[in-house]
Amino acid sequence: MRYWLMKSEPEEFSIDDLARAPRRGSAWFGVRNYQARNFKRDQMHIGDRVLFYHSSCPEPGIAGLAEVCSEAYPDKTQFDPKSKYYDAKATHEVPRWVSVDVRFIKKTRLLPLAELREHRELAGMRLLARGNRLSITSVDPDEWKFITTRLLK
DNA sequence: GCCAACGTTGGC
DNA sequence: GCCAACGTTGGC
Repeated sequence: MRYWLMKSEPEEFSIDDLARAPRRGSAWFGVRNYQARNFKRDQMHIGDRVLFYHSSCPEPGIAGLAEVCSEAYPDKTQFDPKSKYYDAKATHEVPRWVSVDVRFIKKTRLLPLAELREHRELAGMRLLARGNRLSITSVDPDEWKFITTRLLK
């Protein structure tokens, strides 16, 4: 089992939206970055744990916990000309982008980005790396443990 | 709104 | 395959 951090803009889809979604989960779609796509396609599996992160908002930070509840499958928005995620170069035969479904575990206190930066134990987090923009990053088991048992208790 | 950092595109 | 131009991300 792996651990991940996934960014979402709360105005688009927040931890509260995830909490209200059906138990079977919500499709995580619209990511148009190859590295993030490859993570979903090749490394994410049912049962993986997720730090749900709010980005591009007044208080960026970790807002809750979730889990992956599907394997990767084609992101249907890539085929929809009306979607802002439409990709003219994607076909049903050769899809370019994938989704995974994610299910709510719990809401936590908002753990701000600035607080994450204060801890030496988290200095290696990809999220905190200079210039990082990836919307999905992996989280080490030690980092996961530190965050969930020390900072979110 | 600014701007640093990064990814993608496309001409050559 | 290089690289300049452009677009996007996202914290501040």
